[in-house]
Amino acid sequence: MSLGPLPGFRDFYPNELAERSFIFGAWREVARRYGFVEYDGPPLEALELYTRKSGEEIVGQLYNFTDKGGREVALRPEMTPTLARMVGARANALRKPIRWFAIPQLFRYERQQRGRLREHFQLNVDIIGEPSVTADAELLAVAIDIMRAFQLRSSDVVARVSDRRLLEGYLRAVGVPEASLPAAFAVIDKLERVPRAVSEEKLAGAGIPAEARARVLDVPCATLDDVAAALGDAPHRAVLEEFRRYLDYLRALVGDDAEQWVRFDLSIVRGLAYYTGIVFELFDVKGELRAICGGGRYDNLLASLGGADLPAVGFGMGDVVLGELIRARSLMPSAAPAIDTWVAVADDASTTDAMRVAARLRARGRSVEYALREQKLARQLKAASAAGARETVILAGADLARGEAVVRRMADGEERRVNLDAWIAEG
RNA sequence: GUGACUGUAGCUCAAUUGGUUAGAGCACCGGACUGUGGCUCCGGGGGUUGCGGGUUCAAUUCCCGUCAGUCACCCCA
Repeated sequence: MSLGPLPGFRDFYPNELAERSFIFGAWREVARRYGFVEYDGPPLEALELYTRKSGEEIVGQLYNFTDKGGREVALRPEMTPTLARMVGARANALRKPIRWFAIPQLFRYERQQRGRLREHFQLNVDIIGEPSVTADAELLAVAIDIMRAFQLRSSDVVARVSDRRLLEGYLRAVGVPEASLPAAFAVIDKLERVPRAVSEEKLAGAGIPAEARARVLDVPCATLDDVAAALGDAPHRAVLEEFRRYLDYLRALVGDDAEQWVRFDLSIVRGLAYYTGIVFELFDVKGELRAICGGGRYDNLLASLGGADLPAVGFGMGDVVLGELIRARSLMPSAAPAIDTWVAVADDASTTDAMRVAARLRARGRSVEYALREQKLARQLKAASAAGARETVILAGADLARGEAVVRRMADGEERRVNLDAWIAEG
């Protein structure tokens, strides 16, 4: 029992890798159906790529070091800066809107806890260069279809959608002073986890009047109509119209059960960093896990990172929480090993005979194993069974002399005598 | 980075008030079964009881430290 993996890092034994591949496979398949194409970038980047926009304080959250050439570098904590750079470098040459996805391994130097490691794989899906809300709808539709690809239903997962502009307008309309908006955002972000009294106290401390405080605390319950009523004829009217079209588009894309999948929830804040419009998060309905996926519109980010000035929408979906949910709902397929054929030898047949047959089967694309050392037939069949072989071909010297062999179907033990050449040819 | 709780075989767990050589099930390897797997029976390997120190005649057990894990903060992906 020597050194294990570093804290927050994972070993992927064949079983775990099979689960990971299952998740990646579904991600790629759904992304492909929506016409997204896969890209990737380097896992190690210049530290400045991350500090330029986020400031030096982000360094505490990064795996960073000085390389042997004296360069300050960091393992990537997110994909968007890399994406911005790649798009920026060829902005004029790329067909718009750009529909790209990636499955980067991301790193973060933070104390680990459930669903949150120091390393994870995250599906990133982005549409760049399309300001219309159709792109927002397309994006959430991908995320929901990915849930469906895992056999998750709207009784398992719900998308909560909000719009930072609506939230801001609503807060102003109900009497939150301009200067208190950031504090109000922070409280709203934590409403679910913090006792109501504590939240109220914080709002009071931020200088928000009592009447407005009550409205802020009820933000999670505010309906789209409530928001419309509060906003009146303010300039936010257009945003409201846009949001209603968004929901219409979702009904068209997701289907009749779109209402079950999507819930308006103004309290979704999403770190409030660079999002400029509609934002969403996917949660397990039982509320036992962290967010499965989060994303939204970030129209200014690419320009501020020094790339092209293009509007964008995107989301990230990590493999850790998603994997937990899939396992919790018993939707993770078992990763039993399965080979096509086991080649066994009996009597005076030799390992060399098994090798020759195995080679011919393998050349025809079959997955084939045989005993690497001499074993009794019973032992070989046991190994064949453990390896998940569908069938075992039993070679014996006398049969081989006639060009024959016995093929045993492992499921029920039924055996038939075959002409070896013909049998290999039909495989 | 802060706090609370928890660390015994690959996994799930035992081990009397501190008391011989730390056990069991599952898993793994082998035998019973010299040409037939799954079942059964038998056997085997595998532990510095996370690590280090302390108290004691004696520590898996009590104390301290440390590392790791879980959870909650912080923060976010």
